[in-house]
Amino acid sequence: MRYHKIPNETVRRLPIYLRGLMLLSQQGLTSVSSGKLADFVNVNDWQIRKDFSYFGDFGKRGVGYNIDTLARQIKKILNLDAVHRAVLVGVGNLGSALLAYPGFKIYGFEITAAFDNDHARIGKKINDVTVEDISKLNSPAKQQASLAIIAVPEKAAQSVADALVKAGIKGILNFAPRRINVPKKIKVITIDIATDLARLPYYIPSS
Amino acid sequence: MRYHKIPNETVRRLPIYLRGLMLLSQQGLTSVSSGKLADFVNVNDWQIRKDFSYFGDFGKRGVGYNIDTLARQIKKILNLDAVHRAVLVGVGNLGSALLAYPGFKIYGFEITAAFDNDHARIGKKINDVTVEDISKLNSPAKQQASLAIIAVPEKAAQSVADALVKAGIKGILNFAPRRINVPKKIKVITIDIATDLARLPYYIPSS
DNA sequence: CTATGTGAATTTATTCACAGCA
DNA sequence: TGCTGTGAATAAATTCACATAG
Repeated sequence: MRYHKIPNETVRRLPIYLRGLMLLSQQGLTSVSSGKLADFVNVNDWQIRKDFSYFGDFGKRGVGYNIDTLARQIKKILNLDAVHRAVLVGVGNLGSALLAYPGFKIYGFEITAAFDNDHARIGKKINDVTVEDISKLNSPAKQQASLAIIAVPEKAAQSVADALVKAGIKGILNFAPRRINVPKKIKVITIDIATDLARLPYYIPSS
Repeated sequence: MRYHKIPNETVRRLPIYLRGLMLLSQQGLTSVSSGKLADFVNVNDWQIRKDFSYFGDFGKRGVGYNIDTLARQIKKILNLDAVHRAVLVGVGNLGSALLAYPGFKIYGFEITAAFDNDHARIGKKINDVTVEDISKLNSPAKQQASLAIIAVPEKAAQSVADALVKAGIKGILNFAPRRINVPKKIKVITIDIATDLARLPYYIPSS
């Protein structure tokens, strides 16, 4: 356990391990070996051990890992040990789906505000969140949130990002199909649904 | 131009280049340098040249690349030069959003059928597609499609995947937050929205 | 005897730097 | 001169294999 810098690819896998551990914990298990966890989350056992080795030794040789200890540690590393508030910008089809998306909760995420520029949507209440006018983006509402989710059309994405930066947001999950320019202290993770689908045919024999 | 095997990371970037090229083409440009394209899609210029070098020399030194030629070539490599039909399984919030998602079209994707097990949804028409009962998955409707999109809850994902495999699907874009087991000739790309959001706090200073 | 933790080997991807063509 | 194409250098990630602890 040498406190190396944790590789990016490991950071990408940690939330997957964390979910697996939480599920196993719900099933009443208290400890798990790298092999078992490997089966469960579909990663190799040595990959898991290597990943864990970057931040500590939690395992008991011959036994495995204590699930709760390990889960707590991963949460601490990922900075997920407190609730994170996020604002959503763009309440179209995708945005509405994200508002209702059940998967955020287990990691402690909460969408506390939603914004749109379409008057037909403003004022509507979706999943306990009332859609506000996008011009209110730098109002007190967002001050509680350090994260933002962008679900607006491509063309609006950059200006929304600019507004979010001005509003003091620290990290962005971007669903618009373009890379967004922000100061480099702000982290952007882009999920580009169509480009992911677009690589599928490459891997298919004839098709 | 050596016809190396194209690295996975390059394959991941090709759809991004392709979209950039198509946009530039729409703007009336006919050629572009690696530097210009680099600015446009936010990748480094040498990364672009290296990536292109895996499959041919298309550039004119001192000038740049012919946009249409290059776009056509990338489409051919990615197997995107024909229309691809996909079926959607799961027409909840996320599934509905995907049915309406405008970004698939530019790559030549078409969602031709949608399935759900919720009777309240079956029969509804969303974006010209009528939702069918999931039990009809191996009917003629899907025979035209080689791809599938899974947008069902986690628990149903594996059984849906099994059904899709039985129905002869070749590639799956999976939005359920779990890895799915399929024969290895079938390619699965998983988009796990929550785990992507979950890595964001790691990269944020205090938060 | 089982399962961890980790150096070392290997593979893969990024980055550089520049020769050479239009 | 401007920009491509690519070897060579670096860096990063994966994979192996095994000594070591419980």
